[in-house]
Amino acid sequence: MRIYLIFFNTAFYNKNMSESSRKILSDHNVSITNPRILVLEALMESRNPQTIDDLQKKLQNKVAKSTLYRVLGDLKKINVLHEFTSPDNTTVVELLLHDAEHHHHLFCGDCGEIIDVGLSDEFEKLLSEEIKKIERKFNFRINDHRVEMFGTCTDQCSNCK
Amino acid sequence: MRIYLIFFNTAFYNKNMSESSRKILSDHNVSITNPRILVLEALMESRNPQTIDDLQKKLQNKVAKSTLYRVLGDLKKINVLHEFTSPDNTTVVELLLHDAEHHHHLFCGDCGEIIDVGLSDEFEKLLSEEIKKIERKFNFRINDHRVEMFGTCTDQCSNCK
DNA sequence: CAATAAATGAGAATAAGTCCCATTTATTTT
DNA sequence: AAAATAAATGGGACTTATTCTCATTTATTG
Repeated sequence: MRIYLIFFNTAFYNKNMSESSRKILSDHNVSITNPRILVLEALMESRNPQTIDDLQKKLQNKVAKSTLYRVLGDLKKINVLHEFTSPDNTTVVELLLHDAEHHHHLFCGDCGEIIDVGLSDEFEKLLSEEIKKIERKFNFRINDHRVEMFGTCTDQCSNCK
Repeated sequence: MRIYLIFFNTAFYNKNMSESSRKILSDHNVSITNPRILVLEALMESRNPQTIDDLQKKLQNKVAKSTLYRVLGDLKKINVLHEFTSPDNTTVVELLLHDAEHHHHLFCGDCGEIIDVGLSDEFEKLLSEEIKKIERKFNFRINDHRVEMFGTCTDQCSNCK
């Protein structure tokens, strides 16, 4: 009788996600708990921003609603999570990983998809100049900015066909 | 006995606001009703964006909550009102008057003030170029964009002192 | 391994926004 | 100008997203 040990891709995948989840938590001195790992894994499952509802579906029954909100709050506090609202006023959340580049968002008004987009260095440089002007003009200290673009995917969003 | 006719500034002010409110409504073929006029006047009272709560306070008892929301919806439909969300997720609304220039927003994280800011033509031009690139890259039709800046007023917001 | 501190689950409470429907107000018709 | 029709309103019930509470469970520390 032979025994075959079969490794599924998903097994590796999950293991990696679980380990990087733990690392994120320990790197930020946050206690490592099951719900936090599960939420982080759900966040890692898709690279574009997700709604709370998406997360709840992925985590169904495994994490209480109140815990989900609390964990998202914890992740925001340690700056690994970015939360914003889509044009139809849905709360949306995305993980900011170590290597996450500065980026902006493109919203499809038809299917609701939200896409991460990077803009050119030239653009970002000019925007910084503008921001310096605004800081002077209004006596503000500006620490963040975002550019949002709204439109419709003409044919090939992953949701629309 | 002499009779003095005294005109208060506010009287003129209100009259003008009432008349421009009526004009906005008739220009868009929307029936002229008291609640609509009152909401438009409340919107005109401050030039920066306001929260729904601000409006409710100004209109207390004069316009039902359901009507306020309905009227705001009507005004959005005829494109004289712009609605968006502040970073703490509060819905905010501002009138887009005839002469309203394209502008962006600056948010104070301390006092919550939201300030309209214009950016340079050079910047807007470069942004349009970027948007064209994004449209091509993602096969999108982009019809609107916004730039939001977040910070703190270092000393002279009207709310902070 | 016990003691302490922190996090969780379940559901109640809150708040923003929507919906419903009987009444009022505007507009159109005559 | 009054009657007929259509549209808008008020008030409260309802929905949905998020927060809060607190008894129980789980993690961390000594």
